[in-house]
Amino acid sequence: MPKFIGEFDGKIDAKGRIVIPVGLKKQLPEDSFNHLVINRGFDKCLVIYTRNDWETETQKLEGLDSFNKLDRQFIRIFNNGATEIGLDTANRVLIPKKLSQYAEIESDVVLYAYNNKIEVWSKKNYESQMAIDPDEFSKMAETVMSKKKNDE
Amino acid sequence: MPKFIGEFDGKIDAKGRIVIPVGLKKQLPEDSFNHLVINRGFDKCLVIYTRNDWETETQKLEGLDSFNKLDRQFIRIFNNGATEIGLDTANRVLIPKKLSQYAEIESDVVLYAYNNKIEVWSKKNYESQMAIDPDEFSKMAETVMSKKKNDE
DNA sequence: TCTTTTTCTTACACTATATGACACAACTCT
DNA sequence: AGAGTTGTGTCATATAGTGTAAGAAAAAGA
Repeated sequence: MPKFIGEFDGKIDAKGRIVIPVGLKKQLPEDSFNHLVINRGFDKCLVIYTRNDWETETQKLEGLDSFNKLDRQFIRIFNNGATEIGLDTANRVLIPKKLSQYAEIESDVVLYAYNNKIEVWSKKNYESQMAIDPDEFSKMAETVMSKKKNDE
Repeated sequence: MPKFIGEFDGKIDAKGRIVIPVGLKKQLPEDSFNHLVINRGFDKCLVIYTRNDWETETQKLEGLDSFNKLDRQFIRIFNNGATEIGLDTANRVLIPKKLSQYAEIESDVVLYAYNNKIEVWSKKNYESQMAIDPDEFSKMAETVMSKKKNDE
C-alpha cells in the first residue's frame, strides 16, 4: 500500500483537467498511472486511490447486508461516481464534471495526500476545513483519541 | 529516535531554501537526508522530522475511523500539509512556499532543535516567542508542571 | 599568530516543471 | 451533414527548482 504525503496547490483548466505535480507523481506506483480511481469523498472533496487500493476499500463494504435497505443504499451511493482515470501525456487527470461540481471545484485546487488517498479540494473549501484554532484542535484531539481508547 | 539539540541562525535564499548547518546535519541519520518531513507546527513555526519519526507520530492515528467525520477532520488537520523534503547538494532544504508563508519566513530564520524535532522560525517570531522575563517564566513553570502532576 | 581547512554566503547558470493557449479528434445532438 | 460539446495532445513561455562555483568568514591546527 502506497503511503502518500504532501500538500500541493494546483489549478483545474478549462477542460476540467488537473496536473499531478511531479512530487506526487513520483509517489505513485508506475503501474497505477493509468489505473487510478476517483470518487466523491465524504466531505466536499474528491478522493483518488490507486485501483488496487480502491478495491481494498470496497472490500470493506462486503460485510454489509445487501438485504438491508440502508446498507444497499449506502453501497450504491458509495460507488456512485467512482470512475477510473489516468494520467495523460502532460501528467494531468481529467476530473469528471459531476465530481468537480460536487466538490465545488472551479479554478484553484489543493491536492492533499496522506495514507493511501489523494484528496482533491477546492482551495476555498480546503481552507475552511483546515481553519481551526489550536485550542479547539487540542480539545478535538482529546475527544478523538479518548474515544479511540474506549474502543480498544 | 534521534535526539536533536541546538539553536542555529540562518537565512532563506531567494529560491526559498535554508541551509542546514553542519552542526545540525551531523545529528541527522544519513539515511534521512532525503527523507525528511516538514509541516506546520503550532505557533507559526514549521517542524521538520525524519520520515521515520513522522511515521511514528502518525501511527497514533491508525486506529481512527475514516467513516467518522470528526476522526477524518482530525486526521487531516493533524497531517497539516506534511510534505517530504530532502537536502540538496549544498545541504539546503527547499521550504514549500505555502509553509514559509504560514511561518512568516522572509529572510532571517532560526532553527531550533530538540527531541526529535527541528523547528523552523522566522527570527522575528522566534524572538517574540522567547521574550519572557524570569519571573513570568518561573510562574509558567509552576502552572505547567503542576498541571502535569495532576494528570498523572 | 599564521596557515590550513572547513563552513557559510552569495551569485549565477542551467534544468525541470507548471501553465495557458491552441489545434484537432471523437462523440452527441439536432 | 453540421454545430456544438467533450476529450486529448502539443507547444511556448514563465516560473520554480536544482546545481555549481568563488570569495568571505569562521574554526581548527601548528
